[in-house]
Amino acid sequence: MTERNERTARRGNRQDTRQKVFRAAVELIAEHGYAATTVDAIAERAGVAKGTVFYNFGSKEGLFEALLEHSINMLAEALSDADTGKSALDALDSVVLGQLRFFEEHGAFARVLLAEMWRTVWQEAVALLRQSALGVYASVLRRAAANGEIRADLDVETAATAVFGMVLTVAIERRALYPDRPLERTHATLVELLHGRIN
Amino acid sequence: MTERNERTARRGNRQDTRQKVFRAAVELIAEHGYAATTVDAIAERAGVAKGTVFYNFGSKEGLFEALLEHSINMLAEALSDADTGKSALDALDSVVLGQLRFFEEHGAFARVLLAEMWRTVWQEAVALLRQSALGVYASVLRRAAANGEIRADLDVETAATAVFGMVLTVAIERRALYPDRPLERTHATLVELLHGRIN
DNA sequence: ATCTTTGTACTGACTGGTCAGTTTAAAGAG
DNA sequence: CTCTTTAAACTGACCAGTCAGTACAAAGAT
Repeated sequence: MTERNERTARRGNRQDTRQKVFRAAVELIAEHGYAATTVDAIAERAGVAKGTVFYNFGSKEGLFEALLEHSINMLAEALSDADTGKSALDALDSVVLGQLRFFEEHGAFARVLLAEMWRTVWQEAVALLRQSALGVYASVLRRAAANGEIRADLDVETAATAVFGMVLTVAIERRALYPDRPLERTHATLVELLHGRIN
Repeated sequence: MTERNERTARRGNRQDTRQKVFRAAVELIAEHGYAATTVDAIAERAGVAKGTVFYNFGSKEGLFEALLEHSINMLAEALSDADTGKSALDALDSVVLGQLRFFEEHGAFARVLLAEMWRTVWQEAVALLRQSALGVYASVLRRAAANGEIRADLDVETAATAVFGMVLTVAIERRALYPDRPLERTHATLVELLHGRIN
């Protein structure tokens, strides 16, 4: 099964279709939510026949699962790439900026994440998110604790979730309310809130 | 007649009915989301006929709007009550704790908020949330800025959203993953993240 | 006291529409 | 030939909203 997918992927056609369907689905689900988005609408926006969606993804749920997995992996990669800096706290700043930038580019996915990731149906995707994207934050915070940059007894998992949720919320509000404000200003506010530079 | 008497005994007034429907709706929508929750299911869980829901709330949307407004007002009141402390930063801590406690008690509403508040359909509710609940955070932060407790040029609106989103995310994760951990530990982690006590 | 009316709350069977998923026949591409 | 896509019709389940009717308390009316 995997072999066949890889082979056909190299051929190009199938991958294009999947990409188009992905993009259409993300946009529509971001606008209306998963349950309120119809497969007919996705197919229409993707410029593809309805049957093609089922041929490629099996079901609406299968499509969304593939979508989540793909997007979460992209997000995790972006955060991981941003994880650089002299100190661990510098790295934290960079990862926050990386997350802001990612959601600046993939705002629809930000809304999908916020709206859908808590549903028990997508438990698998949540687990992936936790170990990949949230894992990057946890790793940075653990390093900071080891270096004595933050209190060693800080609850790393909770803190990682806190920072992630904070940035996610702000990124969505940014796009909705202040789309023209420079990203750096938003980033500076978060950094000030985050460690001591607040006063 | 026996049947009549039983009915009379079971019969409640309008407030009771609305209350029952409210509770059922919050629970179900928290579990499955607005779009995936059927009025039939709400009526069944409330122990009420389907028609009663429409009689009392006009439409599924009307029910949800009433629900959002009521819950947001309760949240805003809780945050407002928690807004006390010697310094503005102490007040910030208290409000964070107030929000954690509120969502500890109304966890279902926390998930509803996270999942639904960004949809354009509920724009009115979002506006209410912004001016009431988020307004409490903004007010605290403005006071802190005026007192020189934080940098005067901090972007108050963004910071308010950031803190609110942070606490909301953490509160949901807490209930899902660490329901038995003392609330104070979660609160301490957030406070450390929030101002300088991090190191 | 007993009957009649009125307003309010509630009921549940029913309707009209929507939507995921299927089927089919045909066609394009490697 | 096999894989992929298309268009269009179709099925069957599901669901928001409706409506005719019931239950009953309170307020006259006789």
